[in-house]
Amino acid sequence: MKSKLKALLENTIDDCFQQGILSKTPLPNYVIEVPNNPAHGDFATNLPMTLASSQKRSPREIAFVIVDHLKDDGNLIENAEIAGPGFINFRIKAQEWYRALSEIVRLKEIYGRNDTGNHQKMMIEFVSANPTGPLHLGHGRGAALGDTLSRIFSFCGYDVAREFYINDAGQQIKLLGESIFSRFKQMSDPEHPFPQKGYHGDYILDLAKTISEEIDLEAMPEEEAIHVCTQTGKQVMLDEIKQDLLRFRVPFDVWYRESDLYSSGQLKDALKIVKDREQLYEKDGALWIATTKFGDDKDRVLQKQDGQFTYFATDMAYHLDKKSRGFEHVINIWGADHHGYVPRMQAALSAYGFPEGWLSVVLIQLVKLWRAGQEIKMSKRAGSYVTLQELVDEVGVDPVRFIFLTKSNDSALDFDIDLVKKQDSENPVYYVQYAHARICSIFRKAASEGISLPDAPDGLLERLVLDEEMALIKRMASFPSLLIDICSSLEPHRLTYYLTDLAALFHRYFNLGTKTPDYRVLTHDSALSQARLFLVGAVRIVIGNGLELLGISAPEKM
RNA sequence: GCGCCCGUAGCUCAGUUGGAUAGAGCGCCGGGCUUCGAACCCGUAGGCCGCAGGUUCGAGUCCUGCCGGGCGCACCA
Repeated sequence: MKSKLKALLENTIDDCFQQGILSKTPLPNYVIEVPNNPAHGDFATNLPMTLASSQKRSPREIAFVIVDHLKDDGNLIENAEIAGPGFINFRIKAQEWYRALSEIVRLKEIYGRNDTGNHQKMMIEFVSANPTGPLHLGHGRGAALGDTLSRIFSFCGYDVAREFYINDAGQQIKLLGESIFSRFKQMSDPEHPFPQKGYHGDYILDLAKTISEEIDLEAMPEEEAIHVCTQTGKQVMLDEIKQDLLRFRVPFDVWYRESDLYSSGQLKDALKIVKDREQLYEKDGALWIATTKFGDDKDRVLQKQDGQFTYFATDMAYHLDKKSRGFEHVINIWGADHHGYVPRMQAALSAYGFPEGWLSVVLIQLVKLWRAGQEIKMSKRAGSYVTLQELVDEVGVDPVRFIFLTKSNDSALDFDIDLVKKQDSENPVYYVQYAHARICSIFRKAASEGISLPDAPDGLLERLVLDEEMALIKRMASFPSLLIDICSSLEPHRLTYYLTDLAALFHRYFNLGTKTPDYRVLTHDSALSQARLFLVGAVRIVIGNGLELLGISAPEKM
C-alpha cells in the first residue's frame, strides 16, 4: 500500500515538473508514514516541507499544488488533506484495503516476500566463535540476530549465504590442546602444572577423558600428544557448536576455516596484492599495513618479528576471499568488545580499494546473566558460565530467541534467568503465539459448524466495517514495508514489536465478542462469519510468517 | 587520556531514520467468562525523555559540552 502511494506521489510530482507547475529539482529525502494519530489519516507525508527550500515556496502552498494534481488513476485515495505546517494526510479507499486483505490470503506463506534485493549476492557472517568451548549467551544473541536477518534478507529477494568463520589457527586453539593435555596428565599426577591462561571449564576434563580412552597419549611424545589433543578437542568442540546451533534453529551454509587461508596460500596472495598497492612497509623487523591513510588511528602489524602472521592478517585475507567469491555486500555480526577492530578492518578494505559500504558491521552489546540477584560473570577461561544449551534446556528455544530479538542490538541485555523462568507464561512470545493458536481454534470451531472460507471473497469483505477490523487490515498491509525497512536498518527487533502489536489488535477484536455475540467471528449471519473468518485467517498468516522469520514456532494449540 | 554503545514510567525496554497529543510488557489499584481458547480484554495511577546549550517550521531522535553506567584502546585471538 505504501509503495503504491509512493509511486502515485512521485508520478504526481513528475507531472508537475513536466507541466512546469513546480520547478524541476531532485526529489528530496521525504517519508511516507503511518501517523500515530488515526485522525491524521492512513498515511502522511512531509514531502511538501522537504520541497519547500528548493522550490522557494511555502510548504502549504506546495501541498496545495500536489493535492490539486494528484494522479490517482488507480482510485487509491479517498481523500487528501493538508495539515499542520505542510503535511499531506491521505485516507485510502476501503476497497483498496479489502484488496490488500485478499492478497494476504491469496499469497499465504509468501505474503511479505518481495524482490527488493534483486538477487544481490550477500553474505552474513555471524557467531564465528572460537572452537575452544561451548557457546554461551552472547553467542546465542548473535546467532538469533544473524539467523533472523538472514531469513528476512532472503525473504526480501537477496541471495544470502550464512557463514561461520572458524578461528582454528592461533594461540587460543593451541591453548585448548595444552589445557586438555594438562588435565590428562593430572589424572595420574595432580601436581602437573596447568597452562597459565588455560581453559578451566569442566568440559576440558571431559575431553581429556574421552580422548585418552581412545588414544594412548602416554605412549607418544608430549608434543605429539598435545597436537592430538588440539586437533581432537577442536573437532569435538566444533561438532558440539554445530549441534547447539541447529537446536537453536540456526543453520549455516559454509564453515570456513582460518587454517585453510594458510594452506591454500591465500594469505600470501593477499599480502602481495596489498604490497602491490604500496600500502605495506617494514619497521622494527615486522611487516606493517598503512591503515592510518584510511582513517585508522595507527598502522597495524601483519607479520610479527618472529615471522608469525597476526590474526588481523588472516582476517584481511578472509575478507578478500569473500570479495573474490562474488559477494556484493557483506554483513559481519560481532560482539561489541570488538568495536575497536571495525575502523581497522574498514581501513584495510579501503587499502584494497573495496567500495565503501561493502562491509557492514553490526555490533551486539553484551549479554549479562543474572541469577538469584547476582551477576554471573562469564569467562571461558575461568569456566564459570552458563552455556547457550543450558539456557535453552531450561527456558526453551522460542522464549530465548524472542527475548534476544526484542532488544535493539545497541543495548546491553540483562538476562535474568529467574525472571524469565518465573514469567515463562508471561513472556511476550506466548502472547503472540496465543493469538495464532486462538485463530486456529476458531477455524476448528468453524469447520465443526460447516463454515468454510469462501473461494472468492468478492462482495463479502465489505461486511468488515468495524474499526477493529479495519485496524487489523491496515496493520497487516504494512508487513512488507516493515521487512524492507529492517533490511536497510539492520534492526530485526522491530519485527517482534510489530507482531506483538498485531496480536494485541487481534486479542482486542476477539474480546469484543465476549461481550456482544454480534461481534464474534462466527455469528448467525453466515456471510458475515465468512468475511470475518477471512480476516482472522489473514492474521494467522501474517503472524505465522512473522514468527517463521524470527525462527519461532507458530503453534495450533497451546 | 582517546574511541564506541547506553541513559525514556517503580522495573525491563520500544519509539516508524527529524514529525503532529512520548508508548508496550511486568508490577500497583479496580472491573470483565452459562456458547468462537481468561496464556485474553477494559479502565485508573505513574514522565524536567540524564543535565545545559545549539541547529529549524518542528528535537526523545541531529550537533557541542558536561554527568553517570558498560565496553574497548596489542607485534592477543
